[in-house]
Amino acid sequence: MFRLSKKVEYAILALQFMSSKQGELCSAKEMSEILSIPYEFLSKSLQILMKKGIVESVQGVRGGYQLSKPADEITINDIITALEDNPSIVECLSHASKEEALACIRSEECSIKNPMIKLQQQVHNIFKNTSLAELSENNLK
Amino acid sequence: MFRLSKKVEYAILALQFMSSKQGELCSAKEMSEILSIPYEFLSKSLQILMKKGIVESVQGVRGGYQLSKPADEITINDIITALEDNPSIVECLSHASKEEALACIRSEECSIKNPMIKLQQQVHNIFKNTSLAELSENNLK
DNA sequence: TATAAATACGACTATTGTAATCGGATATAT
DNA sequence: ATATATCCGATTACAATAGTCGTATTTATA
Repeated sequence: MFRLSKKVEYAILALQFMSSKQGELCSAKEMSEILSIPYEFLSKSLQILMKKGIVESVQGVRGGYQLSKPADEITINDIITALEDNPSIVECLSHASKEEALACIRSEECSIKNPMIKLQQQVHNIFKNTSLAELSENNLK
Repeated sequence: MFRLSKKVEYAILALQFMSSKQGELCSAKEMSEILSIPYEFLSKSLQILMKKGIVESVQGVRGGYQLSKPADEITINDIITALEDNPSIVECLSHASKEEALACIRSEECSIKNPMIKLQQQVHNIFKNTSLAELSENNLK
């Protein structure tokens, strides 16, 4: 519980790798081997990150991926929201339940809804305030 | 992903309820009905919270549970760590993998271990700095 | 002292979400 | 042409979470 998914973990590893290879194209295969990540699994995530504008891809021989913007402009929150449908800390705060209206039985009179929203904002703020670049800096310390 | 478990969510609801009934014993049955929580599921959590010293229990007829300390001395972190074995934001930071040594393939040269530890500390700080009492205050705002 | 109402506790099942895999299509440098 | 890459949907495998069941124990009170 309260754990980042492998999808996100792997994405962070790969994005950090690309960041270190500034400009060069990195193939999914290369990264999967170096970072010990299942190739198919990583590929799928990279494709999503591409659609979300976080990485750019070049197809064909000698193709690969590269960051589409500087590492200090990519936040952990960007990565999480790109890969996860419902990054809410409790089920009732997810998009799905908002639409379905009755997902939470306690609904209107729920005594922890507002507090949970506040907690969630705090957690998300951490992710919004941490960039890929900072992550790599922290590694050196 | 990155979601509090139902176990924790229900526990927060129940503890908040007990906090509002200061001093009175609250039975698991009563709380499960009022808060729409499966009785067996809630009971189990309450028993764990009892062992961890967060609530006190009285057995037998007219028995029940009550907070063992003021609501402002119980943090969300206390509740989470009582109920969850491994509150780590990535698998490799869990107690289990520390012991088993090889749980993380990247192990020593992992480029995101330190950054993840820092992120985790920030998240945990939020939970450590939020008490049950504050949670209820937030609800009124 | 029998009974009903409560906690205590382990084992089990069901459901869901995550992780991983598979098969095939498309693009492109050489 | 071919090898190397991305692209993409479908499927399977696995693990974690959520929920249930059965039974034992405790205790107020009628």
